[in-house]
Amino acid sequence: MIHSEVRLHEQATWEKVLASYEAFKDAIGSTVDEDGLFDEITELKNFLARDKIPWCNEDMGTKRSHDGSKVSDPETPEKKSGHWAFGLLTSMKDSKSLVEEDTKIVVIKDKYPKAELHYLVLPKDDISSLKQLRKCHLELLKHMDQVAKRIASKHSKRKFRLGYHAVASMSRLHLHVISDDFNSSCLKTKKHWNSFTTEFFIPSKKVIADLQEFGKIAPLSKDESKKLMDSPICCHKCSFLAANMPKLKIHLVTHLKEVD
DNA sequence: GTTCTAGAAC
DNA sequence: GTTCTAGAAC
Repeated sequence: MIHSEVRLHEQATWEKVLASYEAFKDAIGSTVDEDGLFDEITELKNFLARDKIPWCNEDMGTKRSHDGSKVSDPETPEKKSGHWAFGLLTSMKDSKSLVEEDTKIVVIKDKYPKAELHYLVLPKDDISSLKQLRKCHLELLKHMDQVAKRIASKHSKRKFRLGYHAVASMSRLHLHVISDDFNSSCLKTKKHWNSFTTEFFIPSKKVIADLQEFGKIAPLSKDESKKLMDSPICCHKCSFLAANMPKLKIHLVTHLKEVD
């Protein structure tokens, strides 16, 4: 199946194809299963077409002019960075993003914070996603949980959510430490909201408990994931149902209190 | 993950 | 007419 897809890219040598495939699998944290195989090959086609998909570094999205064509960039983004999905690996090495680190983990500020305080705890070990987790990672996860709690405890007047997105877009496992005000201009879409306020957000405690009990983290199917993302916009603090995101954001202000 | 924007929803 | 969001980005 993969071989037939490769024929579509006759300019590619097998070495390049295999190298790209390994990099691609790492990027998305692949553990190819039957359900995901078709989607994965489709994604692989896009990944191989490197110059045809948006690349980024400081500037994530592709700038476009009014006719839809790419605005030329004086720098060559693909030389100084990778696909957007690798952005966290760049941020981990960026002193501006860095909050703290030890031998096992790095803490950075989220580049697009969805609340007033939004940090990410990432392992230095190359673990791309929840899919890779096995019992041997339990100590690391408990350490990440402790670091997250300590960071949250620095802001005693606030409440935080500590957890992982069931399906993350960015490569490298990352634990969100996010204050529950959700007061941020970067919080824009229903998907943003539901990714932190539905079961799509898996508490750190649950990830640790599930790993302990089952030896791995049960993956979320495409359908389950979509269902959660399409859930109604419910306030996380009261019974308010928002018709749309701007109305939610207006409502959220009513829950803001004086904080440290 | 973000940006951009067509066209749906209001 | 304006606001809002879903989906493409080669």
